[in-house]
Amino acid sequence: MTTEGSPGQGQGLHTHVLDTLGLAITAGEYLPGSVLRTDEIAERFDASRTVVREVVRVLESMHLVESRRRVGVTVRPTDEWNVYDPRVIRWRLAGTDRPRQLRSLTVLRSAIEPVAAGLAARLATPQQCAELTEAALGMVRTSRGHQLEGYLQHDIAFHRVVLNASGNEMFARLGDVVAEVLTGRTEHAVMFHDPDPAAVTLHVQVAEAVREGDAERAEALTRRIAVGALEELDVLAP
Amino acid sequence: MTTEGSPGQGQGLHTHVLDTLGLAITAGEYLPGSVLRTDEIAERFDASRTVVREVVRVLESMHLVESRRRVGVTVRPTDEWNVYDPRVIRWRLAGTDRPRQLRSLTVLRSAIEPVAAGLAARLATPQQCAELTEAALGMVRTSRGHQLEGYLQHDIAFHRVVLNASGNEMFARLGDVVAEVLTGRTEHAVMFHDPDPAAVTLHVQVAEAVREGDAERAEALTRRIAVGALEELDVLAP
DNA sequence: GATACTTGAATACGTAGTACTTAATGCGCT
DNA sequence: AGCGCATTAAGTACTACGTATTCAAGTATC
Repeated sequence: MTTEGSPGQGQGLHTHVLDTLGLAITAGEYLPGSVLRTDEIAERFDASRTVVREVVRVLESMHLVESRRRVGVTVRPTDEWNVYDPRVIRWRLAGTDRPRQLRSLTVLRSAIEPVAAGLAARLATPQQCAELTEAALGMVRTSRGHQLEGYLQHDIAFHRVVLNASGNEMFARLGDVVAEVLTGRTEHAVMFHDPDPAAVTLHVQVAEAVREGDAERAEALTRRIAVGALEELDVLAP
Repeated sequence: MTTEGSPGQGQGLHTHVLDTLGLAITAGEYLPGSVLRTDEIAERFDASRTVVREVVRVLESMHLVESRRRVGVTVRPTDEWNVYDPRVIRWRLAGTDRPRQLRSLTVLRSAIEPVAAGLAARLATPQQCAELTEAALGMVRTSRGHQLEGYLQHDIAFHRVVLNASGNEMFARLGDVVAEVLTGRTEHAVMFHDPDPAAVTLHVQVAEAVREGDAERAEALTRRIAVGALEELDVLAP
């Protein structure tokens, strides 16, 4: 049996091969420097060379591999990967070094989100303010009685609105990353108990500060949320 | 004449087509929603469908376009692009909305770098400390007498070391972005006069703080550098 | 007349075969 | 030993063909 068939089966051969290979590489199954030949891949997945070439080109565009003549497709060292590519992030979160990845993403959040909140306080539209308070109130409502799923949704919505309202496209594009991290925390999660009431309160206060246009307060409060997230991570994975 | 031939000519047909098309899309030459057909592209570049398919797949992986059957390759709205992809960044910096891009990247820097400096103060190896002071001293040396090129190189080196020393891979990968922004500033640059002496001093002080392991001071000083960069941007492009 | 079904065409998706180009390797000659 | 040429493995590129999907228009039925 040469064919493979776990991830992404139902979306075209290209997606399937790409996902499988990307997951394998990011999971460290192929060490940096190791080589894959295109026809070897083609045989392994029972796909044509055209499909394999397209996949290799995409992996190359993510800086996961480098394709050189006469030598093959070589896996690049980790520190050259495009770690901001959403697909790479997803692969790494699904793979073996999920804890490391979760930590570095949380540190990233803790740098970005306070600044984003400060900007949001200055720039948020009335509608965004409304969405923000709605999300915060949703968090309050679902913060008791093991409604973790509902809580998560409101939490994600909250942070998404803040990032969007910042008016900075680079921040806005991190919405998916934050969603991924929050989801990961809940899933992975040693959150048997209800969410930290202090965190919920902070979210409500951030919504207030943004509504009132108090940039400094919004930033400071969000920074406290970030510190909380980092501490939580230290408890879970020391 | 159907053939085109400006960017990236000397590195394979694939690269050429990709660069040209990516540049055109990010420059807004094709509005979101507009469609390109693969064979139309093939004809335009006098390339085979194989090459076009590979290019489209890569553009798709950057979320610049979406390829659907029966309809063609449609350009996605701006807010869905993978704006962290180095190639997208380069295209946008080379294109029409360079100012907007430069601003959003500078805001990103101002959020990341202070935090990175704080982490670097705790984690930097002796060698990294040495590199940092070396870079700072280089900036001092070249800050007078129109040695803009040399100054730029030391400036880039400085920020790169800080980002690397932070120990966070997400931060470290922003080194290229920062280099791009700094280069852009010098080129575009209304920097006839020598660099701001205050900024140079701040860099030296950051190097000191990192060497002494004073995280809070390193962070605060770097934040002042960031504020300076933002103000400079306001002066150049109000 | 409105809705559901069929049909058709347009277009991307996938495969197969072939020829060219590059560059690492190894052999032979000096 | 060192240099250079031949070998050859691998990616690069083109072409042609068949498949699958999906949008849209037309038709039939209710």
